[in-house]
Amino acid sequence: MLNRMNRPAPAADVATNQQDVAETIYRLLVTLFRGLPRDMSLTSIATLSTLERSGPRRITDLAAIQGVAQPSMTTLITNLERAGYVERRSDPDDRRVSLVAVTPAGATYIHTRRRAGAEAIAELVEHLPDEEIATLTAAAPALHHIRELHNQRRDPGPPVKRS
Amino acid sequence: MLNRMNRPAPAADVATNQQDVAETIYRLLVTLFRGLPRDMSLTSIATLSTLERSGPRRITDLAAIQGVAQPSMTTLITNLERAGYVERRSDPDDRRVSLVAVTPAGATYIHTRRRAGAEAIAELVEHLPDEEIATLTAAAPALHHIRELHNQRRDPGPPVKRS
DNA sequence: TATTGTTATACTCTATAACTATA
DNA sequence: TATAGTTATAGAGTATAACAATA
Repeated sequence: MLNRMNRPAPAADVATNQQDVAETIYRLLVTLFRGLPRDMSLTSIATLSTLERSGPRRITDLAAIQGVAQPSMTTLITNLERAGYVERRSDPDDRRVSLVAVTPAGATYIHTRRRAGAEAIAELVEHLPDEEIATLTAAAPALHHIRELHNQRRDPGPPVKRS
Repeated sequence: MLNRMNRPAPAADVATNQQDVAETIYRLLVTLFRGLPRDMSLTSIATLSTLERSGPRRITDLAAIQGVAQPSMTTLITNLERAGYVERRSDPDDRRVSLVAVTPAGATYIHTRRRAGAEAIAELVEHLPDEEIATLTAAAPALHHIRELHNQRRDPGPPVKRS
């Protein structure tokens, strides 16, 4: 930051901008976190989103994707099941496995919750000047792409048979 | 998005885009949340950031800004104080009040943590195509502005005497 | 009497360790 | 013997209620 003007290498400059952008996103995340509805943990919401996106998954996979311990995911799924948002199905190929699937009620819940979370943020976006909103709209694909990259990193693959 | 070309009314179109952008940010937030270091709660980090940004504050204010109950903030501050990251000072004007101030160790911690969080995100940004990174850089002021708006909403004002 | 903060207590979330069932 | 999942138990975070000190 301080020595940006002294550096002839443009690559370093780009790296600095990436770091700046990343810090901006990080700080926004930490700040906005508190403004979201808190009727369900973010881990549960992210788990429901994963199930909705990629179909039934086993507990072990869900734990790895969310970065929680396997017993924690068992508890979380048990609670979601009691709420009616997911169901456990048996895997015909391996009777040790529980395949977890989102229910229609779970899908409805996640959509409702997503709308509520988005509205809390939209209320802030509304107050930005038009030019800034335009830059956000232009950056939306990049933000979407970041999320996809994050998901790819954590998700070892689709629920098909693996080696 | 799909029907941008068919709509004569720009106002409705803008509203839709704002909602889309807000949902994108919300979903990114939920996703990235799990990738961050977890050595300290986001509430504690946000509290340290507030103290660093606006100077010593009373417990009641900090609780309101973070949207937690006052006794929860007492506990949180007690833990931060034990870690050496904040200190309680007495308010000369009102002896009921504890003014909480960040220590040098606390400032160092929050900077280190911010860098770690930013790096986790930068690792994803690095993999975006250059054009998308450019849109992110262009949107950084807007993202920063969203955070400021959120802070203004929650923070009733600086630590000066209020009516 | 109202306000600031603390202490007591309970609930949720998540961790590790020990266990059961199946491969 | 290794793997998928569950149960038992503990610690962190946050809530409400009751309390103490000060205004």
